[in-house]
Amino acid sequence: MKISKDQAKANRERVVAAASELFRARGFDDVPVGDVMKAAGFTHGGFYNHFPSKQALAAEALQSAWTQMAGERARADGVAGLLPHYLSRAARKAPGKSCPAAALAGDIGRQPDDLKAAFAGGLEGMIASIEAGLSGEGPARRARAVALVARMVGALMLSRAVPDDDPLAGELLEANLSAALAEIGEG
Amino acid sequence: MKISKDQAKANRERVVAAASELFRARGFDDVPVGDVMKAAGFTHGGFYNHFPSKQALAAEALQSAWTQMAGERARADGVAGLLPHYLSRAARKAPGKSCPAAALAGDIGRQPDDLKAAFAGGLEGMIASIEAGLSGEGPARRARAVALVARMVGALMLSRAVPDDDPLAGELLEANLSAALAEIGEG
DNA sequence: TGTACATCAGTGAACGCGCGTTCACTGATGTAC
DNA sequence: TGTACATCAGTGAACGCGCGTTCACTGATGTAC
Repeated sequence: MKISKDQAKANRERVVAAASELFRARGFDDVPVGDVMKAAGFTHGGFYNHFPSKQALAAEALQSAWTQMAGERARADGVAGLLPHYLSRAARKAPGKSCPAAALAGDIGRQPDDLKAAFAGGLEGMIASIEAGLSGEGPARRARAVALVARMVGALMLSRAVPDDDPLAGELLEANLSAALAEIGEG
Repeated sequence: MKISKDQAKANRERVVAAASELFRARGFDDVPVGDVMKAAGFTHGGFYNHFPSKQALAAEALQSAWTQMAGERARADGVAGLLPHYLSRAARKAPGKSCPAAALAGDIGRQPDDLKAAFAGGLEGMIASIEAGLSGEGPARRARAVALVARMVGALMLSRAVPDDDPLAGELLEANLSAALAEIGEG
């Protein structure tokens, strides 16, 4: 059955949203196209009516994840309000709903340049919005924002790479949260 | 042809060494067993004479990478000597020969607990050896080491996830190197 | 406004390829006597 | 020390499965008149 244009567009967005979450949770390679389509409520054959390839979906899903994160940052109460949420056990457990950098930076390092560029765009947005929440100005403030983002992403990724019951998992979140708050002058 | 026991052991080590480098460079999933065996100079059929599964090789290769890194840390001139090497453009370009955390943390977050535990063991070693190079003592020093490692790993991973020609790639290394040196009191 | 036809999103089956794993075989090593 | 046999690392081919992608088909939507 054919579907109305509006419906088709909405369906396409459902696929991108599902991919955005599944790719963050399990990585590009470990999520078959069929799983994405099933999560969106479709059979996998129709995928290529919307996207030329899985790679193209990956790029859109990444963009979508970054856009979603930008919205969450905008709603947060400044950097000091964002940090405890970013470096929380809840975020650690929900990679599919959290920062695309912490979920996908490792994979993206091995992907083609167009995907890296999409990633860099989102990361730049994250750096800029964090810089805007810092005191001071000029290149020094920018450098502090860049350094802060690396700490946040590294801490969350490492915490996820350690077993749940290892004290190091919590330590990584807590020590970095304290250090980050101190860096922004809220420690 | 059968091979002498010593030779077989040496061959096995060649396979682990090849895997250690290839897995860091390209990730577990993107390196077929056949590629590892070829890099070690063998045909892929013999793999299962040495290892029960690819997963088992991954665990050994990870251990091997951590051991290699521990040696490099021991030879470095303290934390202040290690940092410029760790956060260098050379390290960024050679993931196969660099820190397993920066290369594999993302993948390991999605692997079974035994691999996470092997990862955590190596990471703990890295944290401990860095802590030993810091001034001060007690839980505060430990927390500084944990926070420093997250910054190092995050910076290297993010730099690799950004296109080579993006200024952000260098910025991530430089801003984090400066921040890290400042943190250890050498800035 | 109504009718005839073309479009195209979605379905479900199929294709082809790559990969992890298995297997029969080889022949030098290591062992039993 | 020498001889007969068992072992087992390495080879190369094959198996089976999953995944990305393609395809024939359906039938409601959208368009031409």
